[in-house]
This record gives sequence, structure tokens and C-alpha cells, in this order.
Amino acid sequence: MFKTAIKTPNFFRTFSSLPNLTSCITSLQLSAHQANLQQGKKLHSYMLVNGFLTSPIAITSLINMYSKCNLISHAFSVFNSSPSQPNVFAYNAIIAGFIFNDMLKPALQVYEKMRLAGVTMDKFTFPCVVKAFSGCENFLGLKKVHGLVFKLGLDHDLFVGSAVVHGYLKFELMADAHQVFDEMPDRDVVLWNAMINGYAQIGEFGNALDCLQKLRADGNAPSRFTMTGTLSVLTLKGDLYNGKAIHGLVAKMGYLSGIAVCNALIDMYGKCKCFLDALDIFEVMEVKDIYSWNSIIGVHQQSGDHEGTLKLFDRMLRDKVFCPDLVTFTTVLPACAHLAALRHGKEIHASMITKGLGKDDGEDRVGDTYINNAIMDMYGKCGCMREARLVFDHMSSKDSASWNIMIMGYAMHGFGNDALNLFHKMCEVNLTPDEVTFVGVLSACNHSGLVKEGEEFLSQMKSKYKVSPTVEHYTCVIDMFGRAGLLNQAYGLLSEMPIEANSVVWRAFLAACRLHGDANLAEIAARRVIDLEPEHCGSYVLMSNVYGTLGRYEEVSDVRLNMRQQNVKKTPGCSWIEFGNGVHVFGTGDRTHLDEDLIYSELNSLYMSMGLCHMT
DNA sequence: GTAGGGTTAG
Repeated sequence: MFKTAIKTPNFFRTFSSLPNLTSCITSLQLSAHQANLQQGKKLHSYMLVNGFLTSPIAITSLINMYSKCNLISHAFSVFNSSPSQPNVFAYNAIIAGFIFNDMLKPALQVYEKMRLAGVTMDKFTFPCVVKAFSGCENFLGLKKVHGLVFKLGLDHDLFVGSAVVHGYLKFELMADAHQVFDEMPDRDVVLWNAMINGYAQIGEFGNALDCLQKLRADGNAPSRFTMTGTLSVLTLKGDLYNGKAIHGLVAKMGYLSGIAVCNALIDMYGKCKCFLDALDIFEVMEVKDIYSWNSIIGVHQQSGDHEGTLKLFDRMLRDKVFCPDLVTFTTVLPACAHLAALRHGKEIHASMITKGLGKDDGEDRVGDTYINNAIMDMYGKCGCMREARLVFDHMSSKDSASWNIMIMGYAMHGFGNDALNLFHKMCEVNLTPDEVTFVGVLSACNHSGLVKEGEEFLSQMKSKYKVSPTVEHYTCVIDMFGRAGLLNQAYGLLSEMPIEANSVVWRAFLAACRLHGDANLAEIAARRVIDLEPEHCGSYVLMSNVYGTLGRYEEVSDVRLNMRQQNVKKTPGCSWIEFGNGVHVFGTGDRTHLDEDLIYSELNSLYMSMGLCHMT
């Protein structure tokens, strides 16, 4: 009968004889390593049938196999079905398993059970437990565990020590971390990496780079992790020179095969504005991951290439190798907002809902607020204030950026009162308005002609809200006076404001002078603008318009001549419309569109209906 | 039989 039970299935043909406990353990380790669940399950049933599960070693190996195959429920069942009280190996394996599957709290519950059961902990227990406490942001727990580690004399173990250093650094407690680090009898590359990352996190880049020097001086070979850590430091510093040096070192050490290392290089080159170098790394990579995609999309976004950003996003969707995630969406949405690419924006919103990102379920997940802010901003910039408001109203956790985005959206589209109402509500929920809020509030007053309110807000900013007005705030108010035809008030504020006026303020004022046909003030403004920014075409155009309106054509040609002498070129304006699968761009007199004939014949019939001249 | 680092957005 026993013979039938162990009848050799295909799977076991790889074994020269029927597997015993030892060979099962070896195979389980391999299954765990390869995350080969199918093979692991076969071994499990074979071991069950053959009575191997009485062995504590089998229990530990099975827990580990299921954990590494992301089937933590099975791992926990095996742990609980342990025939005797689980030993320290089984406890360590299940704690590590929960952590591997991002379940920190259950890991700590098992740790608590282990403590109560009086199972003696060893050097394998603590790296996991320390990680769980710091991951749960439980500082007291971390402190207590550190005390226990010390009591048990495990504080000099490299694995335990580097976990503790890492834990303290998570709380940005460099002094505590440094003390543990200093007391370690030996230091390896992992421990040094923790210090490099810790210094990077608190912005002490010089110290981070010192650690890299010392690590090498100590005779350690930098690892791939050292490279990513160092590159993140250089990226934050914007240090292209040393970034290139690290790129050289990466190549020399053969780390260009590492995905994360290449991703860090892409990011470094992108942030240092070497967009082509970033692209080179990306295209040469044989294996990519979601970071690579996201990073290269980010590079396009940073370079201001919004069309390129959307094209890459489309490529990602078409290739179907990687699914866009929270980071992808947050990177792509500003491009949609910029191009007013509503279709793409809506598609992203739909995918977000399908994936449960930014969900209104009371859970305060990191990233949800940001992505909802990005969605709102996109809707706002596309002119869909109702949709933006719906997102806003359903957000379970709003930060001040959320309020600022809505206020600004209302302001830009002329809903001044909605903007101000929201501002008052923001104050009611005890959020402190900041500089950005007031740019929104003052823009709202500006675009809706709420002159009295605008004036009052500017005077209250400092006194009531403790926010010092910047040049941007003055620009809003000066622009507001100007649009309302109150040129003298605008000029008065321009002359009296405590901050030096820049070309933007003067240009806004110049535009107002043009609008209301005041050539004298326009001349003063134009002189200042041209002084401050001689290469900007806008002021020449405005000035020549002022003279044109007043019929002073000689002066118009003077301005044009001046413009030519300064070698200023006017960038032609354009309009665009999103239609079908693409964005269609049109310039003045532009005849390059493929459907030119159709478009112009439609345009002509529209002109005819409006009673306007026929276009040629 | 069980354990410690990394890279992307805002």
C-alpha cells in the first residue's frame, strides 16, 4: 500500500532515487529561491504523505518556501500546524515571511507571541523585528528591541547592527545611528551603505560622500547598492561631474547589468539635464523594470517635453510589459494638464479608479493625496472645474496643495467667488494659507475684477495671515488694477512696493497701458521691461501695439527696428486641439496639416455663416 | 532550516 502512495510522479524523475527528507529540504530551498510554487506544493504533498512533517526542519523550510512564493496564508498554516511548539527557526521564518510579504504588523504579533512563549531569540530574529518596528514607525518598539539586543550580546553582529543603524536612520536619528555604527567591531559594505543613505536622507551630502571614500579606504568593494545610494546623493546635489565619475566606476565594476543602478543613472542624468545621456542608458538596458519606465517618462517631463511624455506613456500601454502605477500617473498627469490633453487625463482617471488608486475609503495611503491633487490639477487646467470639484469633495485626506489647486483652478477660469468661498472654508478647517494660496486668491480677484477684495487681501496677507507678499502677489494686484483701468493705482503700487519689480510685473503693467491706450505710462513701462529683459519679444510687440493704436506709425517702425537690432525674434503663437488619437497644432496661416483642404473649407463656411469675409 | 542596503513622482 505504501508503495502506491509513493508512486513516482513525473516531477520526481529528476531524482535518481526517491527523495528523503534531506533532499526534500534542498529542493524546497531551491523552490523558495526560484519562487517556484508549483514545485514547492508538490514537495509539500509528498512530504505530507510520507510523514516528513514531524521534522522541525521541514516545517521551517516549508514556511520559507510559501513565504518566498508570496503565499503567506499557507506559510502561516504550516507554522500553526506545527506538531510541537514551533522552535526558534519556525518563528524566525514566519516573522521573516510576513515582512517579505509587507505584513509588518502580523510579523510583530508573532514576535509578541514568541516572547510570551519564552522562545529564546537569536541573531536571526532581530534583523527582521527591528525592520518591522521601524517600518511601522514604532520608535518605542525599536528602542526596546535595541535594548534587548544589547542585553543578549547580539549588538556586535553585522546583520543585527546594520538593521539597528538602518532603523535609527529611518527616524533620521543620525547621532543614535552613528553611535551603533562606531561601536561595531567590523564594518562591511552593507553597514557603510546604510550610513551613505542616512546622510543622503538628511541632506548631508558631503558626509555621505565621505562615507564612500572611507568604505573604499577600508578595503571594501562598493556594491550595486553603494552605487544607487551614491548616485541618489549626486542627483540631489545636481553634481554631474561626480555623477559621470560614478558612471565610469559602475561600468568598470560590471554593474551596468544592474537594473536599479541603471535606473539611478537615468535619474541622475535626467536631473542634471543631460536628457540624451539618460535616454542612451534607457535604450541600451537589456532588462528594464517599472522604475526604468517611470524614470524615463520623468526625464521627458522634466525636460518640458510634454508631447514626448505622452508618447512614452502610450508606448508603455501598447507594449503591455509594465502596468502604469501611481508614480507613472503622477508623472504623466502634469503633461496632460500642460497640453490640456483631456482625453489622456480622463483615461488615467479611469485607470486610477479601476486600480483603486486615490480611493475615498478613509485609508490614508501615501501617494493618494498626490495623485488626486494631480488629477484635480489636470481637470482644472483643462477647464473642467466640475470634475475637479468632484475629486476634491471625495478626497479623504486633503493637504494644503489640494485646496490651493482648486482655488487656483477657479481663479483661472473666472469663478472668483467660488475661489474665495473655498479660501474661507480652508481657513475654517484650520489649514494655514500659504504663499501659493494667496497667488490663487489674488488671481481670483484679478480675473473676476474683484478689486476691493484683492486690495484687502494684499493688505491682510502680512498682518492677518503672516505671509509676506512676494513679487508674484504684487504682480496679481498690479495686473488687477491695470485690467480694471486703474492705471494710476497700479503705477503707485509698482513704485511703492517693498520688493524690486521684475520684468513680469512691468510687462503686466505695460499690457494694461496698451489696453487702456496710455502711451506715456506705456513708454515708461516698456523702457523698464526692455532694460530688464531685452531678449523677450512680448514687450516690443506690446509697445508697437500701443503706438499702432494711437496711429504713431513712425514709432512703430522704430520699435521694430530696435527689435531687429537686439536680434529678438517673435515666437509664433499657436493653438491646438485634441482630436481622435492625437493633438493637432495650428499656427497663423499654417497650411501644413494633412487635412488642410477639409479644415479650411469648413472654416470658410463658418466665416460665411458669421457674415465675415471669405478666406483665401 | 531562519537574517541586514537601492533606484522612479510630488
